[in-house]
Amino acid sequence: MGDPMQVPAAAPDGPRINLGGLADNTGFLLRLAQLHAFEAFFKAFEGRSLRPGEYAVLAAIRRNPGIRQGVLAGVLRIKRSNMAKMVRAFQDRGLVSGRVPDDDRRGVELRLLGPGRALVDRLEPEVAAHDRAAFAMLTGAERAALTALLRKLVDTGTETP
Amino acid sequence: MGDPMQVPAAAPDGPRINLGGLADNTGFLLRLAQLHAFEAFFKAFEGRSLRPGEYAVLAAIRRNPGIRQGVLAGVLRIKRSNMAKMVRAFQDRGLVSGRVPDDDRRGVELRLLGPGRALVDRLEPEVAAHDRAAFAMLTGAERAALTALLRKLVDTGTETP
DNA sequence: TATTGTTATACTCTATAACTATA
DNA sequence: TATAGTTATAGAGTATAACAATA
Repeated sequence: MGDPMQVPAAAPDGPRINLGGLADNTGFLLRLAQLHAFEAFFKAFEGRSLRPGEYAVLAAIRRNPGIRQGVLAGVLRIKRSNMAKMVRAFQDRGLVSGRVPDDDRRGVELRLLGPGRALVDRLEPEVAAHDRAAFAMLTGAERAALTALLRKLVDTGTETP
Repeated sequence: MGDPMQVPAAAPDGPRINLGGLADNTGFLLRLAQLHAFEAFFKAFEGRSLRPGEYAVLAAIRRNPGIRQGVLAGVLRIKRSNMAKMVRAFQDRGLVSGRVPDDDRRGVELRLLGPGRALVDRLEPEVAAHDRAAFAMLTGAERAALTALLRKLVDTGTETP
């Protein structure tokens, strides 16, 4: 099943390595693919002090104003302790507001402030364009197929207990 | 393009969050998917002190006896400094041999020793079975399509300079 | 001078546990 | 007693830089 994967070695035209069963291992391939995605992101947005996770948080708040901090952490698979630190940093930068609702004063509802909304609205097309560029080795149809498969995987595969 | 991704929030049947453009972002989806893959791997192989990267190294040496350490590091996207530590640990456990070739005494050729080969041969079917189980939310055809897409992505997307 | 591997170290991301306050 | 968030800290994984040996 499947051709043995051949990966370029040290030189672009160097010896090619047969990885055997690894070539069919979804987890292994996902690790390499995500490595590529992160490297491309950092290269594209370097010097702007924006990490992929930070953009995801801001974009998610943009689409879900008033989302509870813990719910956001669960959806994006970020530990609540780490989310607290990130949100605090956003608040210090004037990007995000956290409002304690009257009906449950333990929670925090997150919303974007003006500068935060402006930032996300400016970044959104850039991020989308970068994504297309970073995966330009796939055709549009292939990229669509890939995201559809990943979405199905993620939707049922990441439980939030 | 594409339906807005809906991700289960805190409760399995809790409020569903619209992630907007993130739902089409390949990098974001890859991160979540890889998170799932790692969690599943650690759960399946817990108590056996085997990390995904370690298995990948052993399996790669299995298929490419005599592979140079630096080449292996490049293919698996592991820094040579970290590879050195990992190989040393394998040697201490009697799993791997490192031979300095006469024609270039800087290099190290890696091979599996008996116990290392036995370990990989025992693990290989287990790892394959685990991979199927961990991604059982996809059909066999979908999983094949996913690995094919990832392979194309990785093959051209991860340059080893 | 460049390459291979090694060592030591720093850094980032993530994980864990203890705490406060609210429910 | 359970939940939401916070804080501090520990750990894993990865990255960087200096070095020795060899080419």
